[in-house]
Amino acid sequence: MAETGTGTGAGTTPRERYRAQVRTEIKERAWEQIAAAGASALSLNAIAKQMGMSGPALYRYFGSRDDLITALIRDAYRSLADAVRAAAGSGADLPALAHTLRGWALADPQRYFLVYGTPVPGYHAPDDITAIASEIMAAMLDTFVDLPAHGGPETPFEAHLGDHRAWAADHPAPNAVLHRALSFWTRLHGVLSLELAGHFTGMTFDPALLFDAELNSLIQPDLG
Amino acid sequence: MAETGTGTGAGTTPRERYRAQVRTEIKERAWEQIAAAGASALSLNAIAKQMGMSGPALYRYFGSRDDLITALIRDAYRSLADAVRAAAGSGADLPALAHTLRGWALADPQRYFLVYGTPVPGYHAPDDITAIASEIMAAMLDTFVDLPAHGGPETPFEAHLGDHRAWAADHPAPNAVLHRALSFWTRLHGVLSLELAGHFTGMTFDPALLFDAELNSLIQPDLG
DNA sequence: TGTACATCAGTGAACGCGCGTTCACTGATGTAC
DNA sequence: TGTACATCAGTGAACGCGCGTTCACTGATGTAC
Repeated sequence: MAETGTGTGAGTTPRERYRAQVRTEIKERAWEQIAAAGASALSLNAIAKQMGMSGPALYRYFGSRDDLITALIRDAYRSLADAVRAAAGSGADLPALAHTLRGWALADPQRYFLVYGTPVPGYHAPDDITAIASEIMAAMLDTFVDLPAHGGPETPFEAHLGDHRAWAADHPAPNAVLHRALSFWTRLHGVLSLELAGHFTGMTFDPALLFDAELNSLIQPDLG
Repeated sequence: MAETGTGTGAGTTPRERYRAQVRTEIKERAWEQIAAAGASALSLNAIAKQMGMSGPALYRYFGSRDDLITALIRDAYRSLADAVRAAAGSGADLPALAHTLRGWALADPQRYFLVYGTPVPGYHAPDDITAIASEIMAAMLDTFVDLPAHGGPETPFEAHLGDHRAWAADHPAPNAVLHRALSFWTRLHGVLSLELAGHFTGMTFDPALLFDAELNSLIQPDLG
């Protein structure tokens, strides 16, 4: 049936370039639909109509609706991984990494929720996507790895981490640093997702300042 | 058209009791469907079939599919508000309140996500639901209000809160306490929602311990 | 450079499906006298 | 206690709809000789 995937290979014929271009446009229209009405409202026929072609034509590019959605999820993870990796790779410090994350989230809230939002019961992401998820964690850890150790006795969770740090196998950071990286992730996600979901709307404060305050709690825990 | 709502009034006739009972069963089946396949898969006809009645019969109880979903969202908020209020009202301390929250979330993850998950673009909750949301915040603040002040200079966000604390109008707590209440909310939501969405699955640590560590960061900020 | 053939993007008709919702109706339950 | 009437839960047929997906096809683009 339909050959549906093409990498970003270099030796591209005109036809391959065309295919890639149409695939890209399909995904762009899909993102517009998701931004407008949520991922569950995504419709292949509507995308086709919007592109001025018939519904079945899309099956040249994606094997099914599920395939398309999976591709979108993969792109979302990929985009986040690239953003985080770029920040970490260029030697960004924690605040820079945090603001990269926030910028990426605000740029397209529904894309953020496709990664971190309500899970669809029964959906299992393919392996290559979970691999990108690990990549994101690894890139974050890169930013923490040079961090000066923070005094204080080992906490229960840090002790527990001692037996459960396979996910950070490549990083020789002490347990306390792994813990801080996890807190970085969960705390920033906490503020961000509540902000994006509109839960601060009634209160009038500036979410950016709360975000920075949470960020600060990770840098100077004693002023928490 | 269909009289669709009945309060929890006391002077109930048998007919009213029957109505309330059927409404309740419809919602129970709806929750089952949501737990199985997510809120977007909810189908009136499927619920009717499951209850052994015809599709149109449901319109005696809910004006439309949207009405049913709104009722479910309202019930979710109501349930959370009751849980938090019960904890706060019985003089629970921060850890007890936090564990109440976690228990409520784990009891039905999809219900949690109906409150805090991916928002549907364009959906605006009716006023009575946002009122319950305020109630939740108020009950949380009740637990913080007696908290001993924490030394240290005022942070930028706390200063900012000075101008934006109308949402806490009933609570004379200092800005620093409001800030801590907000952090309580965002941090616990951060860990919880990542846990419920399965983002810790690959890593093998116990989410409950990370949750407790985050909780601890709110109680003894100096131990980070 | 031209011809013969293979590839493949896109079309249009058709499929079955389940959805939400309306409508006119039947029959049981409750109420008034 | 019995009769006449009103209420109202639930039915079954029917509506239009848009969905995902299949299939046999046309016609343009690319390839081989």
